[in-house]
Amino acid sequence: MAKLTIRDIAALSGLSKSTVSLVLNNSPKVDPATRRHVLAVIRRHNYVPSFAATALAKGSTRLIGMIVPGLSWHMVASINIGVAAVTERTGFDIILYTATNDRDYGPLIDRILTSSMSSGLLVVSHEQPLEPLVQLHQDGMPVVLVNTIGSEVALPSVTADNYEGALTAMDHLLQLGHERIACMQGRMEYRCCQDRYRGYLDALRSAGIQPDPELTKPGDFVPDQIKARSRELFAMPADERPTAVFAHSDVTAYAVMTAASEAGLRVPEDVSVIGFDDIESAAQIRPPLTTIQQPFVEMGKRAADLLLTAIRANDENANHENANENSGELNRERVSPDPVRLSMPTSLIVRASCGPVPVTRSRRGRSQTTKA
Amino acid sequence: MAKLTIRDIAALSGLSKSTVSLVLNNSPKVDPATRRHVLAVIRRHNYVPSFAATALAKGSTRLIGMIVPGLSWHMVASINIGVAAVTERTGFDIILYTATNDRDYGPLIDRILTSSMSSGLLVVSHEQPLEPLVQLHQDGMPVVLVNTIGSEVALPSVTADNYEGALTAMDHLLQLGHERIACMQGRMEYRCCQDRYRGYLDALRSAGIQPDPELTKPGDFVPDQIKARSRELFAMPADERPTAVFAHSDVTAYAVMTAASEAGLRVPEDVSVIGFDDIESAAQIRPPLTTIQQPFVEMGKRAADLLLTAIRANDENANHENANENSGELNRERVSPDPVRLSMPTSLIVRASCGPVPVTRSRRGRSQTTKA
DNA sequence: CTGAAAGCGCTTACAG
DNA sequence: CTGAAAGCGCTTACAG
Repeated sequence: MAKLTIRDIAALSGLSKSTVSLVLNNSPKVDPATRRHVLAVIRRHNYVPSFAATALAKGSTRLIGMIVPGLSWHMVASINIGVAAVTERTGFDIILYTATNDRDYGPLIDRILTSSMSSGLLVVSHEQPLEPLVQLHQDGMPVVLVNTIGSEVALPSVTADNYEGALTAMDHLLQLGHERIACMQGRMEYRCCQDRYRGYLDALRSAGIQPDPELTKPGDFVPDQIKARSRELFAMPADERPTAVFAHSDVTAYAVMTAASEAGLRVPEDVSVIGFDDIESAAQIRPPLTTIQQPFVEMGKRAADLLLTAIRANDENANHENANENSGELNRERVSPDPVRLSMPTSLIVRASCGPVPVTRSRRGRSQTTKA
Repeated sequence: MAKLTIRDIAALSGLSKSTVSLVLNNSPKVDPATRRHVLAVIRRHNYVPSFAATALAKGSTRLIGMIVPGLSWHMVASINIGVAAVTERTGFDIILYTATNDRDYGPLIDRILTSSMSSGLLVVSHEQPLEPLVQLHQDGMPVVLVNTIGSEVALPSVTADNYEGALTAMDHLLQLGHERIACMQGRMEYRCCQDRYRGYLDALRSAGIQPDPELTKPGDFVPDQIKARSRELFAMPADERPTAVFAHSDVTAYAVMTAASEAGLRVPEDVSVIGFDDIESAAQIRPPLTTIQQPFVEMGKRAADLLLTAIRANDENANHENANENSGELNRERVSPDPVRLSMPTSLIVRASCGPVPVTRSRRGRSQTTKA
């Protein structure tokens, strides 16, 4: 069973390659009857056009590149599910570039671009320099960032609303009566962590509480450091010690809880801990973690939608380009408008790691800086 | 900056397309000096051959397909890291097919095969029917299964040695003095779970302990069911109750621990729990989980190696086919030898969720079936 | 060692 | 509505 070509199908159905190609491309100018006939032949012989030939002739692949950091993150997995959900009903396939963080991905980008292997790029990354992507985008390749915001690059993106999420987390704690609330930070180079920290600070302030610098600790997403910093927190005199901690990620929260338990503190009786992410195990650990859920699957979907739209716009443009010869300007215009930035709402998932402020500790004072 | 073609490079370097193509393909018959020259031009202009054109002309893409279940599993993430590590230095890219479990992937396979989009297939899946893959493989497409063993399909595969892993887990428990050891099973349709269960049974028997059917519970990887079954276990009279449980996955172990704690039992003082997988959070939960580590990254690497080897063999074969016209028979022979099955060793990761059998319970009897 | 030519399997104006 | 022809950007015998 040698692979069938369009020529075979043409012969088999007594028509020309052109006609077969037209039905393949849903051209309206083909007679309904012959179209049915051709389709039948195609189906009967299980013919699928050569991917490479189609790509070459059309000048565009139906592939979208997806650059991800090492897949170890729950996030990436969920995002991919969302992306796959939309691409799978569009005929696009996704080609995966795993950018190990220690590798410079400049060359990778070059290859992606110039080999014209993909017609668009989805980028999930925190670590990588974004400039090459901006360049790419300016050269006309659709690019969208998912859950990645480098400073203020001019690229479309979809993220969770980290600021609002932090606010929500803090409100939960505040409503439980907590006032001395610590913040265990993630990597502050990440925009998402900066936003979470801003939320932390603002929530405190609008509750009339002056943030205590002593209560902000750099955890950097490394478990050992988080534990060490937590120990400092929990070693404070009982009346200075935070009664709650807002952790910048679930895994960070785990480490905080471990440290708490090692310090002989119970969660949530002695100290409340709230996370961020809502990874799979958050419901499974003891106590089940109260956390802010990021809508990764949804984010993946929206990002894919955005990208597909851009790709289609690109195609349209390419079509009109011949008719309309001032395309150079069109091009420039297409790129410059402010990129869309989608910010998806998070949700508070209440489980058991946060409780009311310990009675002996409540009403101690109005400010975090109040000392005994 | 319109995209450069090989024709441009040829012009730019004052040579023919043929020659440029030869240097692109590392042909030895090109003069070293001209090769250097061409390479310089290529580099200077940042030329990358068109992916589609190359694929069409060569009749093979440098793409390997990877079919994965929804990426929600830690496993897939790690496997992918291994795969990426090997593909990234071979010029192969990987195209990702996310097979949502509720979708029949027959059509997907068809498309992959006939569009000749990928030159090989890596499959990570537990749920999907394997027959289409066997067919594919027989038609000459390299396929390797990672961590997937349907019954005894004739496909190359790499898995963890689940049986040996279970033995190791059980030995650890046995050495701690446990004798009434429960087994919280995963999905018994999966070969991996069957192997783990066989290991459980055999370990018990070779320790001279008769397995007690009461102590085997179907958990099916669903948290609520696991908790319910665990409750049954922990509700047993103190001297019948298991002192340890072997869980078929880490997440299963989490649920068991939750149930234990809800039943007022401490881990590991009152009951030891051992998991399987070693997912990221296993070190973070309380108590840190003792578990069997599956070498996913390594498995990904080996699988990729296997696949690449098969792809290359395929290419060679294609080259010789013209010279040697009885290729039909060759083909058949190439497929029939027993597929290689790699079984990778697991490791015991000792953390804190397993301890010695409670003193009041030790030496109660030699057999699990002993009742008070 | 290098070049001219045919071909990979499609698509797309252009005729008819 | 359908077909003949040129072209997409490479590779690969085949000459020289």
